[in-house]
Amino acid sequence: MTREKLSPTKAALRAHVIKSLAHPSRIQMVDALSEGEMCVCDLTELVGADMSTVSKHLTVLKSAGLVSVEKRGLNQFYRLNCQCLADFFCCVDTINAQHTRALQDACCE
Amino acid sequence: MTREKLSPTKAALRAHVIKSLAHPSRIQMVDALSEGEMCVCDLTELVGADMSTVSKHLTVLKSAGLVSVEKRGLNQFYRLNCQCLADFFCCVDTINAQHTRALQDACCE
DNA sequence: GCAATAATTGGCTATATGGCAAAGTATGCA
DNA sequence: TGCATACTTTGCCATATAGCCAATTATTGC
Repeated sequence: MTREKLSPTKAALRAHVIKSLAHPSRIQMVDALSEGEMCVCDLTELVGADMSTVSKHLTVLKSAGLVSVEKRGLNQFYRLNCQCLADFFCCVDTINAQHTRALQDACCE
Repeated sequence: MTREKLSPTKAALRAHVIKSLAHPSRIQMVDALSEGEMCVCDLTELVGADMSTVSKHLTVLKSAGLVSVEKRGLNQFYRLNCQCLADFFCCVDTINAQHTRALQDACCE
């Protein structure tokens, strides 16, 4: 009855997506985008970094399939592709809360 | 009714946890640990790396609060602290499936 | 005490990542 | 046509990460 082990290939696919979220600025951006689409200049103001830096972050998110872009006029509007990220972050926050309190059991139930 | 923006501090806390999951080997380990506790030598065999490497990966997971350890005899038994990671990975897999399909659609037009 | 096993730690190197600045590209407007 | 705006890309540097090997620590059994 042992479940089959996760293949290295599938683990690498997951890692690609998770790595794309593994940066504070990208987390802030994804969080903001969950409210609706935004252009690069808005996101630049949000995270307070150089626009070139923000653009690179967005490239990372895009390559992982988390966001997509639409060009309208001079602006590139980015939007989230997936709604399940809210639960994703909920789980992460729970882990943090639990960890900071050094509790060991009963997460996310 | 605009929701408040996520603070850089909270984003950094989330990033710490997410970064700890942003590696294929660590994802494999977490996946295996969802079935129950394992010692380092078992996990070493699972991912096929040097034991010192695996030990370092486990340190990363531990520092993020994802796993905890118990020593019994010669072995250190690691176990998952959180069950919500299954949903977490489910979301990631969904993103991958969507993204893969989107890429296929794009190239087959 | 000594050897064997399990795991962690330190040292080192290769590679990846993140940042800004500067140059390049595309669109809109006068 | 020419300039401003909004991005992206490139270049370069600093730092972080992952990997293995070797050395060290801890526990068990002889």
